[in-house]
Amino acid sequence: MSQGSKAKKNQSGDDGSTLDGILDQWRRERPDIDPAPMAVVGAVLRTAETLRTQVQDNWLNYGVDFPAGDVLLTLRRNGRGGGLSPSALAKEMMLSTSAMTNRLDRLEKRGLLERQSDPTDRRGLKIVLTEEGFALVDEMIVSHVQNQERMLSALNLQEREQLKSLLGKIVPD
Amino acid sequence: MSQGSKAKKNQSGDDGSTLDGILDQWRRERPDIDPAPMAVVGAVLRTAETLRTQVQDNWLNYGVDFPAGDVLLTLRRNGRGGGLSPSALAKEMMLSTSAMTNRLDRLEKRGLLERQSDPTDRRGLKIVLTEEGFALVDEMIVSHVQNQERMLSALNLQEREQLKSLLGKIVPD
DNA sequence: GTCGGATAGTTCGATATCAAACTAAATAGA
DNA sequence: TCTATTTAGTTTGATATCGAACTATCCGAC
Repeated sequence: MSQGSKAKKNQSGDDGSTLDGILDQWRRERPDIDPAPMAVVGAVLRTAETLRTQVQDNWLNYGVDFPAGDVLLTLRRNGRGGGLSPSALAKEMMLSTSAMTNRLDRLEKRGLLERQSDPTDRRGLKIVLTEEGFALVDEMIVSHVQNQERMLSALNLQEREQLKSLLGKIVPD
Repeated sequence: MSQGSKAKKNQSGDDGSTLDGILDQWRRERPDIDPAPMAVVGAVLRTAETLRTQVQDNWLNYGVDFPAGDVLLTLRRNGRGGGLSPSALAKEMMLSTSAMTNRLDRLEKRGLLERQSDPTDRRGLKIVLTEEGFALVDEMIVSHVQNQERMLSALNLQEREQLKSLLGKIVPD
């Protein structure tokens, strides 16, 4: 039945709004190219986009956007006095140091963290959460993990391990 | 200075630069919380970040950054005359229409696409690639798919299907 | 010691994103 | 037909990112 020469406009093959539709479009336009890798890369990018948005939506309930929460959680998990330097933070979250300066400015203005000068190196800083910042993260984190659990609820334990393993092959730890 | 404190600092559980290290930190700081979901979400986000960067690095050889290439490829795979409206483009790439205006401005200035007015609706536009834009994509796309293939080279066909399937459970198509 | 090259952090300029306000045109209702 | 609402696209203002330039400090070679 699908042999007809007349392609219906929005039959499966023409729709560019799904990953499969995108592949069909490429097959039609460039039959010399195998677009299969696009579906895999596209799936990773699309999933990440969705997860990131859902994480931030949850954090926004605490007045914290993604850049801010990223910093706060990193500091919190390093422990009470475990202040990291701006450059260490930047490296850990794969960010330029200038972007980090900007994030820290914003969080410092909100009173959630402090820049303490490093006594052993006058160029350096140690970033530490204030009491308020610490308490905020300790509240957020519970909801955050629940939210992540919800996002992953369609995967059982074995599937989660599988997923981590497959992604680990693309980007070695 | 003192060696003792340094040696202690980076014990197995203290390193926050890998996903596993992050989980260990959380287990130490908040033993009441099961951080397992973080590793899965984190792996997806980290992989996406890496893939996106590698895609753009390849496109930059053609003078095209990620936002630009995203638009160009979307237009190209829709076929020669298949101009899409700015809002359709925005929707397809999960972007605000104002971000799309900005991308189109830039690409139009470079002569890679044209804004044509929609004859059936004077508010509307049809975005079409110029000859130059069309030719550029047709050159890029070959290298792009090769590059994606390289990024996925650690996965065999079955693993790629598995990965797509698992990601599809998180974000239904 | 002193000097020149690293390193830590900030500033600056270009670009990108979003949400909200805005303009113009289509459309639905009375 | 006239108005109210909706829709398409742009503009604007806030925020975020990067790379490059800049300041201050450290450190190694001489």
